[in-house]
Amino acid sequence: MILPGQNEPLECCEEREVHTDVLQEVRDALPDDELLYDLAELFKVFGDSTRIKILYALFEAEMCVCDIANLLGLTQSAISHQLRTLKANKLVRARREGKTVYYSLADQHVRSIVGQGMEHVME
Amino acid sequence: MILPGQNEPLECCEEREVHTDVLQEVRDALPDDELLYDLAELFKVFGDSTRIKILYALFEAEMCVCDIANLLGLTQSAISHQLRTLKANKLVRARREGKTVYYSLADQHVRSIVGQGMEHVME
DNA sequence: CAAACATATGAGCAACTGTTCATATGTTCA
DNA sequence: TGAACATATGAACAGTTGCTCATATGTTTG
Repeated sequence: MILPGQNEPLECCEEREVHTDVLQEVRDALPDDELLYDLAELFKVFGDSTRIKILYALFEAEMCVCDIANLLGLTQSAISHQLRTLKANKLVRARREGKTVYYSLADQHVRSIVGQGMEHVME
Repeated sequence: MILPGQNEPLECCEEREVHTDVLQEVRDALPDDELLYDLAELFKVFGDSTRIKILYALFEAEMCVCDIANLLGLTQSAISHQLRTLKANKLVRARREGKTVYYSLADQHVRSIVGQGMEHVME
């Protein structure tokens, strides 16, 4: 039986013995569907220019909802909705101080993910 | 005039002198709108589970359209459309060999971006 | 407590997205 | 050249998303 190495081209679409075997190998290497789904969900959060702008703003300083709204020229409501999404995905955390709520980056992961993306875009 | 340091909370929503100044600072630090838009567009590409699965498959081996379709249980057409998107964003490149077209990762950037995301998801 | 303020939330709508279906393009081989 | 195959593309439709508007929640202060 022919067993191509890991990095050789797979045999293509007509039905053959080899074909399904190698497909199975790749299938086995794939992470669970659920995990891949979650990963896509995470990137979806970065995939909106308003949210990206919010994150970049928070790279500079902790900010409250109203200031961010001011900064980006959007409604307080719009920003609050987006912050909710960011918070739900643990990219941002909130700290209440009296009436105002200050948002900041949840961790440095966010910076590095965005940074990697930016490198790719700026090439 | 009061000038808070870079990492102090900004003054909030009522109109004050300080307020607009600090907002302006953050505004100046933000990359151009166009660049942020492109960055969001890039992440949008990662933000779909089909495309993520395709990329993960290509982590293992160069593959043709039909095999990927087989692997993921989707139409050849669906996969071709998604590969188009991936290619347009330079995440993937194509190599024709007779009738079949083999797709592979465009560069290692892709791996590291996806990897960073995966780390965040798996926490 | 009531008024003022900052934020959060829900409904609704316009715009966008991923898939399928039908079909076109490109390649090989008899 | 024509048939068979692999891929690409366009149209259309269902599902999703981000914004706005109206309003609710939570906090401070008179």
